[in-house]
Amino acid sequence: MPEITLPDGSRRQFEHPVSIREIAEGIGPGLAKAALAGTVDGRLVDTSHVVSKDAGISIVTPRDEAGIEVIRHSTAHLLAQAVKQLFPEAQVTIGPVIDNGFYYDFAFERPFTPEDLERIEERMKALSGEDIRVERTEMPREEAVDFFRAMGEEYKAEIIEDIPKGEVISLYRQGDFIDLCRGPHVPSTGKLKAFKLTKLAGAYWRGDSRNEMLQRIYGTAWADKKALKAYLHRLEEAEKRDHRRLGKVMGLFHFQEEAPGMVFWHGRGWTLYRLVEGYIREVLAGAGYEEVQTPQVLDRALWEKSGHWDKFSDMIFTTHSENREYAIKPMNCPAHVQIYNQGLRSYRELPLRLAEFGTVHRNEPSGTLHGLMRARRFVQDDAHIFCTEEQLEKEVGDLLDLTFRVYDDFGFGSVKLALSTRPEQRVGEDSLWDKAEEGLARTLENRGLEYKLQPGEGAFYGPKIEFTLLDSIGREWQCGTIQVDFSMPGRLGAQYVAEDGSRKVPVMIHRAILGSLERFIGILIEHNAGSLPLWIAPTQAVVMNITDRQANYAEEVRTTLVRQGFRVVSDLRNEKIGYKIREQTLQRIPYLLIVGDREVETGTVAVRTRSGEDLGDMSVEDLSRKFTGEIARRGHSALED
RNA sequence: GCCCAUAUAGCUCAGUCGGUAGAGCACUUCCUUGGUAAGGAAGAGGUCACCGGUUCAAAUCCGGUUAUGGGCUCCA
Repeated sequence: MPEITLPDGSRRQFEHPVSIREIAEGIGPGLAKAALAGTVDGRLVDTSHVVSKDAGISIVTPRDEAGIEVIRHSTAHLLAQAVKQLFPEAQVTIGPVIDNGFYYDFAFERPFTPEDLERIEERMKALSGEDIRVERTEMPREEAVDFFRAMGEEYKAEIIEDIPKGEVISLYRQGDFIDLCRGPHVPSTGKLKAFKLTKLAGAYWRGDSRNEMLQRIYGTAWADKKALKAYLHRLEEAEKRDHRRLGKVMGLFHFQEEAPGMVFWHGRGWTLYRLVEGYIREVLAGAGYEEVQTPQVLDRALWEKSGHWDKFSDMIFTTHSENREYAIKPMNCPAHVQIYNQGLRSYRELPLRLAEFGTVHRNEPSGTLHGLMRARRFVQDDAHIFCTEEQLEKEVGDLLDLTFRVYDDFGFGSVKLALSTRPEQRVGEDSLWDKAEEGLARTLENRGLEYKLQPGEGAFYGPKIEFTLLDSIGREWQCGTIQVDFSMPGRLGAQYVAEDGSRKVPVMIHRAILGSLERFIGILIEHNAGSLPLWIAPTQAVVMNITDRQANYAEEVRTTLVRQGFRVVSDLRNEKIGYKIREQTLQRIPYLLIVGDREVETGTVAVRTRSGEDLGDMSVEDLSRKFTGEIARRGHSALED
């Protein structure tokens, strides 16, 4: 008999055949009202689904994650119904569930306007108010193709044609609207109460840039209005920590029309940059790297040899002189191989680890630029490790440890791993790819690290391990990468003399920990909402006087702290202390040191944090000790702030 | 690169029906010396992104360019 386990642990059995709705009704009117769908032996089904054999049943309500997904999917259908009513000529295509909501792509002769969006949303609300029943029907595939084609829905017909022959297709009807869908859906449109259309966008049919552009309408949908409101509030909060806004407010950097995608670092921003760079330099010194620096402009022939020209010529900036064509380097690896190639290398020199803060230029498509996150000029914390095949696994293992340590210091405790394997367009023999992919997988597995496999996502010269950071509001940022390359050293003539006197080609590991310094700094700003931990805060403290009488003392305090190596400024302006506190707090200066007559007398400073906490009076020595301790804890201090 | 939107003072933004511009903050000067998130007054500041067109007249309407924003595609 179908059996359901209730929240209190008790079990109820039902005579079959019985529908999910009847089961819910049998338990109570509250559950019957809340029921959105059900599961039968774990499979999600409509409330109208009839159970006709023994099975484990559950009722899905808005409290379940699966219930919210059903709501989102059904809201996408509601959107399509509203659009078809208002714009009958629009053709429907697909409307899936995404994080926090859904979208639906339409083919329509003219672009939707924000006013259309308002009308559509109004119509959706009206349709929800009508509480229209949502019914599932089935149709043989061939019949369904004709059915949609007869309605003028060419895109739908095309989708169905791609479904294997002979399969039965499920359709969902709500009033005058019918759509192809696997389901399940809510039993009636009245269940959809908390949604909002959020934005309009273009999207290629089937995600292929060679296809026509469809119009995508995005929306968000939740179990109730409260959850919707909370989500909209989260969006606002995310906007407040946007690094482009904070970069302006905090005076860190700017962009301008003459140099699209290339940052102008201001004093404070460049201080932050140098602090991040200095930290990495310190880490490299302890890990056996040599730091190098290579030319910005290199002959095109080198990039042809490396294989980059073939694959990325439209993304490479070029320049020329005396009939020679040069590339502004888009990568550092070929240049590092040139350093390796100077002189005859011995196996005794391996592994050779060459690191560079490598400035690269890539002519990214204009539509992809995004502040510091996607720039045309950026600096990679790049390194290439030349080693023997035997050394490969140990090197990769050491890199995994090193990378995790760096992220931890920057306050990123949660990191995801992915292994990306051979893409379609690639260089090198498959046997080499086998070896490289297996080596990376084995190293990850030996350390008990979990990772996601991303087939076909590797670089054109080798597979890669990718590190994705989770920030403080749960967003993911792909940063570090470890790539194994059996191809390029050979292409560029790298060799070493092995123990037996033979010449061998070294393996090259490409790796970056932060990825792009610009981007990483953007992530740091957003992760911390501008309140950077003390060790990388461009200005760590500001001394401010209450009246002119304490100006000299304030300067003394500042000078003492600066001499001890802290980044401290003073604010001696003739303004009220409340005004100065407000301004410096908005600048996210970690510590505000206030001096009035009282502090001059006792030789102390009144300490206030940017979060508004009053730490009371402290001597400069005590303060200095406190700073030193906090700086030593690095990223961990961010969590206590 | 593709779709849509946007571009007005240093910043955030108003600007109606086409009649050559306005607020708040910031800035400068003066007053004020005030103890934990905005003291007061005055002043200065704009080729309305750029190029072209329509018009007696364009910030405003039209076309193009550039940049930016939101997506899509891409990301060595």
